[in-house]
This record gives sequence, structure tokens and C-alpha cells, in this order.
Amino acid sequence: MKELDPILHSQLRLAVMSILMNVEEADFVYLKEQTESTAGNLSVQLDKLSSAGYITVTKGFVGKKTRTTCQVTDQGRKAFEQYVEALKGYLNL
Amino acid sequence: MKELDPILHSQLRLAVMSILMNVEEADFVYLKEQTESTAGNLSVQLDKLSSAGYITVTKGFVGKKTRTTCQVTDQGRKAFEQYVEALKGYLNL
DNA sequence: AAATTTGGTTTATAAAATAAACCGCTTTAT
DNA sequence: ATAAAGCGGTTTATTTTATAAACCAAATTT
Repeated sequence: MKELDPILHSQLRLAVMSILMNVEEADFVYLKEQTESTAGNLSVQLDKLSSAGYITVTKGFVGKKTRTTCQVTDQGRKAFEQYVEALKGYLNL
Repeated sequence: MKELDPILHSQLRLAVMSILMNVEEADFVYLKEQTESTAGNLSVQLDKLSSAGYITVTKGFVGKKTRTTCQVTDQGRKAFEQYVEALKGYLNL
């Protein structure tokens, strides 16, 4: 039984990655809505994904308002796919 | 995005359930070998699965030696299947 | 210009996973 | 027969993780 990457084996981080896998980029507010998480929790988990090199986080502006956008990296994509493969071994898919 | 049952969203508990889904019953020693876990960790996680009603744990003897065997319950089976369905929403399967 | 909202971050708390220490019983070696 | 080592676990302590609460600066609304 393969190890399940602990960075991905977390509901909120997995949800974020799942969204980012299907979309060119997504901003903080959108991710918060989709995942129904609190801002604090999301902030912490984005940091972890970012520190792991699985996503990039870019701070910009839209008019005068700040906007934090996230994208999955190649490394993140690969890790996600490997995680899915590993999980299959547990789920009997 | 559906909630992921926190009792199953744990590598070791999921591994145990995965094994028990495919086998009539399994004993402590076998589960320990297959999951490559420590006895302490396994003991704690079996308790949690048992408290949740997902498995039954039976203590018996083989000659003079104690033997702890585990079986998944109907409730456990159902929970596992629902967990798999919920996960699919994250994995894009 | 005070109060509220937006878009977050930082810090504190609760819960979880894991390992280390321990325990009773059995077997083996002396 | 007795000490030492092994087996099958459990209990307790430690570390990590997840989550929420408190906070902050800038912008907007009243």
C-alpha cells in the first residue's frame, strides 16, 4: 500500500487542488466560496500548498482592491495525479 | 463538494477498512503487517473504527495465545462506499 | 468622519496521528 | 525453577494538523 501524500490528504487542500486542476487560475474569494471554508483556514492551507511547491500564489490588484490568485504548478499536477493513483489502491477502483 | 467522513479520511484507518472490505475477517497481526503500522497506532485506530461502529473487534484464543480479529460491519461498508463516492467528486474520476 | 465591509494574516485552541513506554502472558534458555 | 526474551497488545505522552477566533489595513458606505 502506497503512502498517501500528507500534503494532499487533507479535505480542504485536496478541494483546492481539485479546483485548480480544472481551471487556469482561481482567486482567494472564489476558492473560499467553492470550498465553503473560513478565510483563516484557507489562508493557512494555501500557504502549505505553496510551501510544498504545489501552487503559486500571486498578489495583484483589480482597481484598488487586492486580489490573490492561485495556480497549480507542474509539480502540483504531478503530485495530485500520483495521489489519485495511490488512493485507487485503497478504494478498489 | 461533499464532506469527507473524517473517520475514514485517515491513511491508516482507510487502509484497514480497505483490507476488511475484501476479506471476511482479519486479525491484529495481519493488519499490522499489511499496513506497516506500529502496534500502538493500529490499536488506537481500530478503537476509533470500532467506536464509530464501522468494525467489530473480537478477542479470542488460538491455543494459549490471544487473537484479536476484526470485521467490517454493514454500517462500515456503507460508510466506506459513501466515502468513495464523495472522494470521486474531488478526484475527477 | 465614523462605521462597515472586504480581503486577507496571525495567533490560539482543539483534535488527530504517531510513537514511546508499559503490561500480562508465554516461550525459551540456563 | 528462574531469568530473560518475545508476542500481542494497551495506555499515555508527544508532535502535528486542522480549524477557528482575533486581528489588521485598505476601501467603501452612511
